[in-house]
Amino acid sequence: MEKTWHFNEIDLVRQLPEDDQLFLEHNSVRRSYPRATIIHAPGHPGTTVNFVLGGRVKIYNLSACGKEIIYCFCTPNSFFGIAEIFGGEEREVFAEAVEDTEVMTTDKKHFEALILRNPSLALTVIRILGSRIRQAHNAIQGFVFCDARTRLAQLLVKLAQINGAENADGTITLRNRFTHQELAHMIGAIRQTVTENINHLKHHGFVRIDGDHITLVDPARLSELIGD
Amino acid sequence: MEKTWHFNEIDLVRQLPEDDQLFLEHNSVRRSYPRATIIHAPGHPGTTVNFVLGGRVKIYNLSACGKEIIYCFCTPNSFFGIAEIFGGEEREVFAEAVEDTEVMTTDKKHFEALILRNPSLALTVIRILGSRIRQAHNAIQGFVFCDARTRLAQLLVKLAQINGAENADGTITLRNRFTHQELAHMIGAIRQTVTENINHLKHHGFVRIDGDHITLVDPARLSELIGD
DNA sequence: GCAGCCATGTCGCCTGGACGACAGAAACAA
DNA sequence: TTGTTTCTGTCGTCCAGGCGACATGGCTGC
Repeated sequence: MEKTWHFNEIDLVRQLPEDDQLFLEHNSVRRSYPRATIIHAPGHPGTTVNFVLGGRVKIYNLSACGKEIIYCFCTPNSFFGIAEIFGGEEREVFAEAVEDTEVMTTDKKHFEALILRNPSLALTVIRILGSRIRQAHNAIQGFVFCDARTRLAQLLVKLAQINGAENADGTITLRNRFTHQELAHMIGAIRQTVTENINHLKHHGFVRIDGDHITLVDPARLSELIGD
Repeated sequence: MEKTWHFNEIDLVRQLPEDDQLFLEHNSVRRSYPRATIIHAPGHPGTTVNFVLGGRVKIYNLSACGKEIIYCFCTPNSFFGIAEIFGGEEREVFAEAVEDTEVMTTDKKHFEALILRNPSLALTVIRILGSRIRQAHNAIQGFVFCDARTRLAQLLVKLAQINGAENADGTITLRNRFTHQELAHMIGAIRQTVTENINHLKHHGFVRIDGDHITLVDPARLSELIGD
């Protein structure tokens, strides 16, 4: 399965030579968004790249009849808006701060200038985008090949890889809290279906609820379950 | 909706300065694949970028139980394998020549060298990948928001944009032939569902079958139907 | 010609999961 | 304390669409 989910996107900044880091810093703006702020919405001009410094940003879309699909949560050290940066004139998704969030925003033209003067940065951007394409293809596969329970299990494994804290006994606890509703929106299902299937996974010893965080009791067995 | 589906990827080659084009040519191999050849399969090392010169390549995946999902057909002047090129060690999809096909294959290291000496090429690659991410997100949206009929209509409109021939009367005929089975695999449905819904669209004057090619009778009304 | 193969057209059955409803529990504010 | 909101758990109902089955019609090769 996807091997590059762990890819820490801050490397993209850290790998830069010092003068380029300065250039980036001088040409970027730090912005704070309180909880529940819409940072951008579909139709907005897509002229910036954004790097999350703190907080959490939900990348999602809404259908005409109010259904929601969550593509991802961007946690500190990850980018958003990078897919629209060259070629996409308009945002096609919502980006919303779900906690008080701090973002570093760089204008397209400065980002472009940086790539032109430092082509190895381009390789990193290409790597990030390639990884996201593979993630998206994985999601599509999930819809076609798997039922809701399997998609949920896949999601939990993925969240554990991205943002899980491994405990001493080998279990993995998700660092962020997710409501059933959010999980449902991430796998294209409804809340009740997630409730039911989380409970199924609980009863069968795959997961455990610690306070309000999910713990994967046996990540290896869960990975097997989803055919990984 | 997606505005860059028409983006002709040959520009990526043509925009290069002459010496870079020569460099590319010297470091690439032309290969011919007869109909039904698997060019690469999941698990193969992903060390090349491929450019279709002639024929048609199906990019797809198979589930453990034999289900198929078709991501796209690559026609002349488009790339495949470009998402795995940096960061993805292994192919994650099948690429199969569905007609006798000619491909120009460039090794990762030469492609990388070319990007490093010509960063504006990097911007184009980034643009292609961004466009593919947006396409993939569109597909995901389709699964969550739309029923099979709508997904089919969306697919037809998209195919018309990518590869349709506009007739004098404003109708658009798809240049390639697609079986119901292929269309089904492209929208994550089964053949019978496509048959039924194609007929529905026929009866309501949205499409017409000319010989064995599909014609969109009223592209504008069809686009409206899918909420575009 | 005929046989074999594929694509298409139509059934009927059956199930996964959407949808609505409601109740209990926990968190928080006033 | 009490009201309010948000989350979770559990029902029943219902239908889109998967799946199997089979028939027709066009093509290809023998």
